[in-house]
Amino acid sequence: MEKVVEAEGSDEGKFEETGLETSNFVLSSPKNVTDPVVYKLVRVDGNGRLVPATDDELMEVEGLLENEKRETHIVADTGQALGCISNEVSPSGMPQLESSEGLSQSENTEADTEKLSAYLEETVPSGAKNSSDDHVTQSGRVGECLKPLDGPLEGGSSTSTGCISSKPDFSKLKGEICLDNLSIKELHEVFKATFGRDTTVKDKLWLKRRIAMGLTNSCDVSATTFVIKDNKLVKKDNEDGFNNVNLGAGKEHLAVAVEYNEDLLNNLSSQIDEHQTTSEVRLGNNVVENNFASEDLAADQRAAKRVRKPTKRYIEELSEAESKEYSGRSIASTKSIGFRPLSSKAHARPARNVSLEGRTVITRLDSLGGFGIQVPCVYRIRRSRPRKNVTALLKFHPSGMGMTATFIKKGFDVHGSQMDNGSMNKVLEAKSTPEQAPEQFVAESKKETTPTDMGQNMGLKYVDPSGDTSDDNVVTVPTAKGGIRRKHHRAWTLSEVMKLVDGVSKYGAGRWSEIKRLAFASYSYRTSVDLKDKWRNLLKASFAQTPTDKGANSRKHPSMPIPASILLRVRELAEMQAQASLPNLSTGKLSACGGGSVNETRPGYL
DNA sequence: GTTAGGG
DNA sequence: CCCTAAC
Repeated sequence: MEKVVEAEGSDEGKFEETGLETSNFVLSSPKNVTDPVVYKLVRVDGNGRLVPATDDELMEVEGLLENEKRETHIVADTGQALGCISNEVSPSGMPQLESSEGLSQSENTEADTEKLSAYLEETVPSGAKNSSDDHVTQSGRVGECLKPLDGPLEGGSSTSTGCISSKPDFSKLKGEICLDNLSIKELHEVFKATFGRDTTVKDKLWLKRRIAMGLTNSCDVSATTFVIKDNKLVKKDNEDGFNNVNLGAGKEHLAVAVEYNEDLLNNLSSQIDEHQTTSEVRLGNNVVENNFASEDLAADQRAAKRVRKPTKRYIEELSEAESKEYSGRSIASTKSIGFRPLSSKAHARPARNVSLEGRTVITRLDSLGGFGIQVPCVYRIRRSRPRKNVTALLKFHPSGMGMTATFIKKGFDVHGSQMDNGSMNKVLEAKSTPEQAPEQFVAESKKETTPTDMGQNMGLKYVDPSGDTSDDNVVTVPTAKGGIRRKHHRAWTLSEVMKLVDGVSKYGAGRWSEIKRLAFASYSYRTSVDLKDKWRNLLKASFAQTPTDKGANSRKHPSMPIPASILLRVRELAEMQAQASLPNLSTGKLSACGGGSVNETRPGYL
């Protein structure tokens, strides 16, 4: 249901600023729309709603978002707000309005904002508040042309507030574009904005088609009347129907598309080009006339091709359970080999654990079906354990997949950012034929040991891990069967242990899910099983060493820095639990052990 | 889905 | 930390 809007780079922090935690307009995205990269990566759901956090992430602010999670849509189509007020209102009312204006008005001053706000207030009767999922008013504007967009692109600094931009600065276009009314000159501008270069073609029809194709990635573009919405082509006549569903996403998608194309032209690697071109030809996607500037044509095809929709299968591989929420309309990056820049940007560290790094889109050059097709890879940070049984999805095209794996892995190794464990593991599994396993293992364990040791050495220093919940460590462990098993390890910090002990004392040992929910709400990577295991280990430790050797710190293993005080408490709790459950068994294992340390037992503690 | 216990 | 049986 939810999609993630990934604001890149500089604006990442803004989400939080805007109140992810303080209020409900989770989606109030970056105000600084001038930043060209802001809208590069977007995830939108079927309703055009934008949600900046994954399910996991939402869980963390559950308390705050509980109610809004469903009804709160971020007003994605704020671009329209100038003339057409989106009447989406959160259950609570006002916050949404603010956010929407923030989006659409980016450039404008507060004065405008206030006006708009007022306008919004009256336009949206309070009665409409609870209408949960409708974008009622949007259709009103559908027919209009040249909706100004808060230019995420080159011309970013649009100052126009109305729909009256005289110049068809394409960068300002919103989800809907009507090319019909444009002059050739204007079309040229649009073309340039779309493909990042000029064209010499004078044919209006051709231009329109090219632009439309570039924007919609469609090869079936009517040269007559059409409106581009949300990367899709919509016949103008139909516009009043039900196709306004995705309107909200229009701006972002367009932005992506355009930027994408720019990137393309700047970064084309010759190899990719060849592949792309050929594949296109073979795919018969160039329904376009060949009688015009051939150079343009080729380049255009490439450009259009870049935004090619990924194959269904590939989406499945990548999104698995997310398929519901992910429409698959992702836009590919232009860099297949050198995607480093994009990637690093996209993975800019979130300010806090309520991170927005939903997904990153990178591409690879794959050989699916013998074509050189660039396919977007979608990442999503996953903090919980990797999913299982993903291998089945990868067994199709071994070579292709292996390639992918390499690409992905390299990419991540390079900038050592957090990664989606799910994907990573998938990758590993894909490659993990017995022969390949050894190398893989080496590489991975290298990565693994460092962070682990660090974490353990930090031990007493207590570094609250809640801030870096996304960088799980992944290690593969060879198994007897010749396969490798994934294993990620995260050292328990002192604070976690303390929380655990607290939780046990409050809720009792055995109620792990309770403890996890209440005391470990912010530690999404600790499952109830983890708690249980850890407690078991703590018990072992506390009963093993304390009676005689109380120097818990004098242990030989630097990896076991649990202070004696905690162990003591563990033991006390253990005894209590034992007493509670086995009141009359004097021969119980625990009571027997506890007998040796009677002096430390404080009855009534809790 | 949770919990307990073995590996 | 993983796996699985049992609830």
